[in-house]
Amino acid sequence: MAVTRDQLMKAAIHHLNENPSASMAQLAEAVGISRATLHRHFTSRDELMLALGHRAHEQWEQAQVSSGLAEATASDDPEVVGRALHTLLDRLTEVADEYGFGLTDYAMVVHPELKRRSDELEEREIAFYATAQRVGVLRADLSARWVSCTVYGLLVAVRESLRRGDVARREAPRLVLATFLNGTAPRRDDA
Amino acid sequence: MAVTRDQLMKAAIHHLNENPSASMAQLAEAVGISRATLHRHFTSRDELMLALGHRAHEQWEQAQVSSGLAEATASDDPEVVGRALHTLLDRLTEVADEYGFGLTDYAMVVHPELKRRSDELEEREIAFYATAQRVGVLRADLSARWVSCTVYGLLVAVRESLRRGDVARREAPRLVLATFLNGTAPRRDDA
DNA sequence: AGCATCTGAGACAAGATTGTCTCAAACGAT
DNA sequence: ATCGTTTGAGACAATCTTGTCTCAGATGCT
Repeated sequence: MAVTRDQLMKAAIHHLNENPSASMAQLAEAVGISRATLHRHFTSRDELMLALGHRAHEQWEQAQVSSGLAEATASDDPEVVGRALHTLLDRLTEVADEYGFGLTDYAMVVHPELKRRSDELEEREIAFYATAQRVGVLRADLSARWVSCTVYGLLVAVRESLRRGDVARREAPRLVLATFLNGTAPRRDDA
Repeated sequence: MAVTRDQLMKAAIHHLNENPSASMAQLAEAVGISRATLHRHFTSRDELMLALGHRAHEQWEQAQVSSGLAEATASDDPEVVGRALHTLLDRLTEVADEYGFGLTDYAMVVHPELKRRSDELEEREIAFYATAQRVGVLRADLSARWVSCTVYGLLVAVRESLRRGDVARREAPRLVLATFLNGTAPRRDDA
């Protein structure tokens, strides 16, 4: 095979980030293969979307796992929780543009299967943020659900920034973390 | 007319927030009119999208104007700039779900006309954020462009939260402002 | 070179979407 | 109640999209 299934999905996501309603023909062209070949990999558009959704979820879950989110959620140590939070945001930022369309695409809503997994991953993350609030790593006067949404929003922002070339990829994690934790106001104890 | 053109657009946006690729038939049904009537208002889908895009821009611009963004950008008074920033975010949050699709829809990219105006409004806002940084209302170690993207991301987040009923509408502006300015970490001088 | 496999180009039918049109019914103002 | 306007339902052709299929050429392996 000239094009790996993984390369294919990557290219498809990349194009869907720009045009979420791209047709199979447009996707095939963007990937650099013929429509027939695209259909050999994915019988239907629906199947492609499903696969992309699963891929997105795998990356999301991988970010959670490699950050030790589960253990941290059960922990009381601010140090542990803080490190997990830091790693989680780093990993999420890294895959933000590739994971990409999973953030906003309608496919995630229409497939019950995807929606369920999406909800599950989100709930885990919310539970983690709640723990972070409990141990003082995050402020407690915002609902954990809103915190989760904030992360989501920042990831959309960083994906867009990367797409437009407004920020360097290496800079992204730092920007996200700094903005997420401290916001955009000068700290009172600054200079 | 049973349905105002404005009501129509509002309902259409509301539905597009859920399903960005809705067909004219689906939109007509969501609005509560027949497809024929929808086509009487907007000859083509393209024209509808264009109108929705302009509407979004008007709301965006209105938010900028009513916050006194232009004057504040030329000001040196942190008080003035701070108030403008506060008002701007409030206004943007208020229209986030209605203005909605303008945040993410592909139509904003494909129509050169919309894209140009979008860029213009964004540049104005970036200039304002730069001023806010200069007078110490916003921290200066983030690029103004990234600050702008952050706002964009938070608006996407709040739109999603409102859509899902995670946050109350009255709460939204406070949440956005608090998160935007201070982030999610506890302030060092808290408690 | 010979063989098996994969690919691209394109034909094809089925279905969905779009835009236009007609006509009868509903509506509103007088 | 009547007239003029607006609406909804649906027919219709044109177009786009999708999914399947075929076949000739390219590619890779031995």
